[in-house]
Amino acid sequence: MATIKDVARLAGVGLGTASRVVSGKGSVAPATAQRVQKAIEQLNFRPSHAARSLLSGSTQMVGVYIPLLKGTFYTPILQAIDSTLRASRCYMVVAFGHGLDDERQQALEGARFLIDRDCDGLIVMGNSLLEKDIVALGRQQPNIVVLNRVFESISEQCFSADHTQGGICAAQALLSKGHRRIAVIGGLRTSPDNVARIAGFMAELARHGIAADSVPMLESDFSPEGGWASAQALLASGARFTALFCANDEMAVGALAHFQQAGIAVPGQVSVLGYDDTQTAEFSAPRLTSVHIPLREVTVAGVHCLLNRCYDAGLPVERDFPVGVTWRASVAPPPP
Amino acid sequence: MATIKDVARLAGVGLGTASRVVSGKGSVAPATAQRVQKAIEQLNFRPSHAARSLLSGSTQMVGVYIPLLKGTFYTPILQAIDSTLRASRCYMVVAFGHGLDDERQQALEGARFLIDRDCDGLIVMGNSLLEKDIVALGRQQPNIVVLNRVFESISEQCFSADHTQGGICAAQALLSKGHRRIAVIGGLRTSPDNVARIAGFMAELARHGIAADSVPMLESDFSPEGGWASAQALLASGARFTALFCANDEMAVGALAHFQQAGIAVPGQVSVLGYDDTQTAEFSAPRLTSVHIPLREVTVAGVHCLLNRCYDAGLPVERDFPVGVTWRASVAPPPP
DNA sequence: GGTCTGACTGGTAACGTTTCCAAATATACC
DNA sequence: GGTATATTTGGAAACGTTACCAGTCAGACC
Repeated sequence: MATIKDVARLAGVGLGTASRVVSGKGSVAPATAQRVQKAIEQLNFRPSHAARSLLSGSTQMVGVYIPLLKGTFYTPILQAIDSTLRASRCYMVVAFGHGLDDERQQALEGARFLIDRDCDGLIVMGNSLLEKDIVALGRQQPNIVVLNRVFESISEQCFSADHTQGGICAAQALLSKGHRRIAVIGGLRTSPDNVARIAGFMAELARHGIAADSVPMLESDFSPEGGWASAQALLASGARFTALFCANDEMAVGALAHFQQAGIAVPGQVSVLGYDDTQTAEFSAPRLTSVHIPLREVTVAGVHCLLNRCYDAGLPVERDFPVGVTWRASVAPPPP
Repeated sequence: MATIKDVARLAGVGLGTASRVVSGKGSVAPATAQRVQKAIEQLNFRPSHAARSLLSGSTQMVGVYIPLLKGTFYTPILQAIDSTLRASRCYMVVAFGHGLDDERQQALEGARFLIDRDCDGLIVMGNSLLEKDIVALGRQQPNIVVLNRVFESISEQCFSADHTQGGICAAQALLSKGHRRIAVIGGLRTSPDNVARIAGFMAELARHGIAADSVPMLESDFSPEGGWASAQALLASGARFTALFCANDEMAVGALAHFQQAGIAVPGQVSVLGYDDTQTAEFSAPRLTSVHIPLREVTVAGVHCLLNRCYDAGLPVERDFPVGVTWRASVAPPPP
């Protein structure tokens, strides 16, 4: 590849002049600039990002750690990060978690990997990292933002919707249709936001006189497979319920598939309520009613916060993320 | 951040010695090495990637252009690229296409963006780029690999399954169950692999005495929404069919959802066959029978090819990608 | 004890940019 | 025409690292 020296030589100008034309800063006589421009095109010159980074101390890149890419939960987040970053002429380097073995180790490795790549900032997601891990990482790279999780000691760097409120919403949605016998498929107990939404849900039921021990509840792993198996187990247990709340859409879809196979009509016999309102919910059969989490807004706020930290970008940072219910076809009043 | 100079000074050694310890090349007396090691930890030193890149002329990073992230088609590809790259200690920078406006422009911008970031190589996907675009990009960055698309003039850099064969497979699957009245929802006509699979499908039907003009066919846009609408239009047109072939799973799931709403039993009244065998197919209701494309293998081969071009990695490059049918619940013999 | 070998060490140059400073040239004004 | 000012220009230094070269030192061998 051609360097700026080649350009300067070909155009018959000094190094400084060529640089000024390339970066567009400083004044150059129009005729000279044109000559340099021509040389640039002729040599197919592109400035070296590495050299610029070295000098400026900034790579204009942000590292993103995503625990996994399966399912439809993280992809819109990734999309939102990318577009927000691009609007500030930054770009994104992604590290994925892969397996299920040692998630925390993977997340640490991923983060370390990104830091070693000179990222100006870091965005991390997932439930496996501990507060002390974030603090330790912060010593190497203070520009860290956490999405969908809140650590008390660095709460201004954490962005998440209020999942307790989400759980309350979910309960209200089912109660408002008249359901009283309600089952739950929860997510992993290691996931704080799952714990919060279940807690909110149960609290709201309790407020309406439904005791926690009268609510059949199974815990699963957020996957459709897990939802399928839990639905099966719930039916096999002989539990009687007119509505099922699943802690995410993927499990809800799995449950839906099992009900279909078992000949149970949704929402005729059982209503099913999902959570997250992902794309998965839109075209399930029947289409899934789900608690909507404004993930895009949460993500944009987080990215803005990071850009402000890294570059004093002065971007607006939203802090309030109202949740709600997206009504589709899977929730109806209970059968008489 | 601390530099290697700080490390050398603190350890009381020369620059060269410190560098030797950091990079692990060359000989250093054990006692000295330990002293340097200690300084490294004390200062939290990490070598600057930019400086290394500048000197070595290689960034160890590969750019990936993905047209969109919606749906479940591209995410496993991304995952496969990432894990394959990481195995060679490389990493991935991603650029996404965003809207639907000018796809080609977006792809060009994305690719340019990646090249400007000093990527050692490029992986591109999608249907919008023209052969001449790739050639033009190749002048700036000769290490390009194209996934899921074949350009004749650079076919050794292109990796794709044989979609004509995929179409043939699809036809055989339906014919083998006894279907003779078959409808089709095709994808975008601008997508060459879609055109190939439809052509293969029709050719195989013709070989079994089913004329193309007796096959009701609609074209859609690969989305569930599109599949839903096409299924509706197909029913409204009064076309009679016992099986429906959809050119991808997303449209098939949309069609499934519409059939469910319209009270048409799948596979009792109509069988539905998908294509791509994505995760979407696994938990639809009913679970979707689909033509399996070995996307992971295709992707790994492409990445290996790129790594070989960039770093003479000497990795194995598969060229043969057999397609097949993954049988689930949505295809059965036609009603009597 | 002198020479030779080998391990170890320190400093310089280079990678490709941009930023600064000083010099050179052009322009304006009296 | 001479001075003051503004515009344009070229080159050196710096960013953080590694590769190379030359030098130091200790031990081994005769």
